[in-house]
Amino acid sequence: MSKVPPKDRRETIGVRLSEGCSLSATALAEEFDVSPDAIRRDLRALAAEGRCRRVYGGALPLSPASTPMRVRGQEAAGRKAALAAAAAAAARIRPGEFLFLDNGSTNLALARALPAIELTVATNSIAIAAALAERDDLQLHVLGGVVRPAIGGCVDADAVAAVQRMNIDLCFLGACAVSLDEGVSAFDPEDAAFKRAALRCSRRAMLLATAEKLATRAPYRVAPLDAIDALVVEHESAGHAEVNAMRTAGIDVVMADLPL
Amino acid sequence: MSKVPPKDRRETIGVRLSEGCSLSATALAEEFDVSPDAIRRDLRALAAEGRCRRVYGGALPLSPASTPMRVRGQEAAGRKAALAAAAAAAARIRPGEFLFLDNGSTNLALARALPAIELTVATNSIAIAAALAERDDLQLHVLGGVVRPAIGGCVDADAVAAVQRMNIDLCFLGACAVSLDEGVSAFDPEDAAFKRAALRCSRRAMLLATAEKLATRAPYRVAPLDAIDALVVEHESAGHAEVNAMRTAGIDVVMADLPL
DNA sequence: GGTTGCAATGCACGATTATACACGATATTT
DNA sequence: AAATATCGTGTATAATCGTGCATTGCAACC
Repeated sequence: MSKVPPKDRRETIGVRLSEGCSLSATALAEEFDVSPDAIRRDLRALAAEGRCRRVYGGALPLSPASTPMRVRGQEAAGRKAALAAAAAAAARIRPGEFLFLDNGSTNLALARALPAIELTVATNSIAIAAALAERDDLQLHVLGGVVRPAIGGCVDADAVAAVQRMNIDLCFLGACAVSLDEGVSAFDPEDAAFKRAALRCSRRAMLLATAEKLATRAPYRVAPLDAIDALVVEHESAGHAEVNAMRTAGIDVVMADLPL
Repeated sequence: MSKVPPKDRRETIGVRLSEGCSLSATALAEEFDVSPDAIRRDLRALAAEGRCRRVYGGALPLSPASTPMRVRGQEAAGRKAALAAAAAAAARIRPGEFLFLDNGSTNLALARALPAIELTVATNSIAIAAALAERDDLQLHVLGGVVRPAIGGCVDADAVAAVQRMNIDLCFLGACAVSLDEGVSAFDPEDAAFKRAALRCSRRAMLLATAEKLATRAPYRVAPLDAIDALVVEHESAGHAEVNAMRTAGIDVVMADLPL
């Protein structure tokens, strides 16, 4: 076997990850005939680029296509529940308000944590709609359209048109990535466009971000950070440099309690 | 046999659980080639996250929470599954067709029984949308609007407008009541109006009726029985006088097999 | 030609994480 | 009730991780 250029090897690994394969560091080391150190360096670099998730023993793909909603939602159920509870408390939701819940597993947790008061809740997420359909204390409005499996809801023109007819009091944006410099960004252009439309129709907007979404970026910009009234982050993000920078930049950052 | 990262193994187990499989600890240990201890640790961790129930010998999936409308759905799950299977077979669904599934627990069973071919499926039911959202072999279109909890989906003006923009090949109507003289009828006026709109936009229409819906009536008429191309009834309705009368009246009545 | 800068590699170290085995306790089966 | 299988905990072991450092190969530059 002839030696493979390092850059080439790294790209090969990246492609496999984006295909949804989970990789073992030792296996890769053997395959490319390099030391595990080199592989670990590659995986760390790919993880820094947001192309995979680093785990003990190798790396896991985090590509939205390969991990449909059902898996992502359960990945960190406890953490997201804590985050959702903090957000629900911080939002100071009042009776009669009109809420919008964007797609996302974190917002699904939030839906379950919504207080039992009279509310109108709109969503473009099938899972969130299903979770709220059984509650009779609130009025539920779903946005129609073609459902994107990778996203778990509708983000097409129909959905944009529907959201533009709404006067939303409080919008909970789903975010794929959040950073101070790049703002909020998403992996899908239509998704990003939908989020922008939802933001425009909302009086206030909040965003729940799990730790792995902080200080990362996705291809399509949604909005700068100051378009968000409050950012809710996990307790474990406390010392995060990005969080401190956001705070000094004047962003309202809410810290969730430790999960049970 | 390449070794998989521990986190990946745990996630794989978690996915299986969320798919409703019950798992044996020893079998998993053999499959992943680790000691039962490691598997038990995984299962304990998953149980701690609330993703499964720990039992002697393995683990059981915790939530068929993916089946809202569960109260009604489980009532006669086996019977409805048989009915749905018969309907799916009788419908002769061909690739590329555009199906519409109306609200109703019977149609939810049908959604689960849809063949794995390329289809476009539209629905106004949240539960059906949730059941189909995970399938990537078909395109899913949900109708937006305000969700009526009693119905489990949208039947308002938005939904009617949306369905009127569709060219439906085959419509599976949900019915509250079916009789030869009164035709198809529903308990809710808006629901009935929506069903009429859906019927108007459909080339063919079928209706699945459990035994208790036969020969009954509801306040609001949807359509006469001859607007339906085929009526699928349960096996136990075989000797039903109403069924015989329908047959002699020229209605195409399909009989389901006995449930397992 | 020699040197410099850069990138990549392999190795050594302490730290972290997962594993397997041992033990008594508990549940299931016969 | 006895026998067997599984469980939970503790502990020692092994694998992997991250970091720092020296070495190598290569291209650019003087």
